[in-house]
Amino acid sequence: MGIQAMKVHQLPRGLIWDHDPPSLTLGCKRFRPLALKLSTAAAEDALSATATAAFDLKSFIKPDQCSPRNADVQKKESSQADAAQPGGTRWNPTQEQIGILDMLYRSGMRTPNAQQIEQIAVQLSKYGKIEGKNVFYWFQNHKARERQKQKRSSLRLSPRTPPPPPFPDHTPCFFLSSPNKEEENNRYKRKCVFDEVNEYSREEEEQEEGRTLKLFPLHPEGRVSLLSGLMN
Amino acid sequence: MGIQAMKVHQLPRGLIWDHDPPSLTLGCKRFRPLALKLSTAAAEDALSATATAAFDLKSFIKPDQCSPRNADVQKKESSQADAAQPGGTRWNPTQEQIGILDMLYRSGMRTPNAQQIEQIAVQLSKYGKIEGKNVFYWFQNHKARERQKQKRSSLRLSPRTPPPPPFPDHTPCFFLSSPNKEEENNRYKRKCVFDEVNEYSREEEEQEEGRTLKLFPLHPEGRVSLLSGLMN
DNA sequence: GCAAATTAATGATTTATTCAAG
DNA sequence: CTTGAATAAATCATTAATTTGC
Repeated sequence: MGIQAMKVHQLPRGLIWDHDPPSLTLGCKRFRPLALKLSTAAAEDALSATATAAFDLKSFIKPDQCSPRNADVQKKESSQADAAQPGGTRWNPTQEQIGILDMLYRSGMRTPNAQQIEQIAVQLSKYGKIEGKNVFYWFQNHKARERQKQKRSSLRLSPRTPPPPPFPDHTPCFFLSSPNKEEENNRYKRKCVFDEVNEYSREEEEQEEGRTLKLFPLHPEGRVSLLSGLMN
Repeated sequence: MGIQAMKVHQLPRGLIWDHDPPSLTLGCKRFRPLALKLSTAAAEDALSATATAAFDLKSFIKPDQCSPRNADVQKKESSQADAAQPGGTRWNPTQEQIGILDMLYRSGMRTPNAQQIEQIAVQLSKYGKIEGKNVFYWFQNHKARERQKQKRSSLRLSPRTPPPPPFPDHTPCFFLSSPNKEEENNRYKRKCVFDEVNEYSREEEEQEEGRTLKLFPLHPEGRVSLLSGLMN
């Protein structure tokens, strides 16, 4: 059974570029032989030979072989000291972490911006391994699930009752923001990111109770990850 | 009208935490006095006073005042030299960039991982300003739109014809990847992600500008972003 | 009591939609 | 009306609860 489950996922995927981008020959891709003939349609005129030539695909392609399978084989000999957790598991929040996140959520935070996420992660790291992405996902999931829970309940009680006000939210957005430069006042755009916050006027009460703070046993480590660089 | 539109978003939002998270007193939040009493239900026992106490919200809260309104007011007097584009416009791909992206797409690439995105962006930056997020979004949109186009056409021609094979895709995912550690062999999971990194020796470039390679969203001006920390 | 077998939660990704700049 | 940007909904996968047979 465990085996079966594994199979299902492993077989069909990872054919293209997943872990090892194929060389330009694209020999390993079983579908789509049209690979290199690229400049066809509109691209043709647009991207002159110059551009095409100049773009050195090889320069950023790893010399590996195509089969993603290989990667699987090597397993992890993480000599890396960083990976606390052996295999690379998912984040397993501690009670403290959840309690704090829940507090923030209840205080109105819905979609923290990158800066906030970072800060929160820093604070929460005191209670266990955690990364910014975990915070990001936590809010997304929590928000979505509360939404669906509410929808379900309102549906159950009275199909006629107008659904409770959706809650202000407005999710600012994710990933990074600038640290010092204040501004960015994102006045433009949609809801935009970053600027705002979440309001919350109505007393709302949440469904309350539910707080579902389920006790999570702690699990130490989490993983390695490194979202380090990338800025520019 | 312009006003109205603005209103909708600005009025209701920006009350909590966005740029200036409120102090623990949460004085500025007009709603929800329950803010601080958090450890209620299950959380109570789980997160002992210790944890709660230890979590110093103030430590990562900026000393600003609460109203986000303020931020808006200041507008952008971006004395910052960085923003190449005045107002913060969206990416406007050059012909060469599109041609190359299209080529990659046609060669089978669907959802490049962070590392690939970074590399592509670097290459494409030769033809014009571009960031990693632009590459990321381009693939997402292109893929999605092709899908819908196909759906539409197949629907139009014959509601009975089985839709053409969806195409292999398998999107690796985004966020960062690690540069040297090869590994992270993501053998587990879905397509996996994160494990990698992208280092990039951030020499601290500050937001410089020039190359804007950041991955991910956000921010109009583009720039700034920093995914620097976040790791843990 | 205690593992294997199920099921329930929920972390992590992907896909569909929506919004709006140009 | 095209398409870059962003968010929400749906889905997938893994860990923890819980149940069940011994």
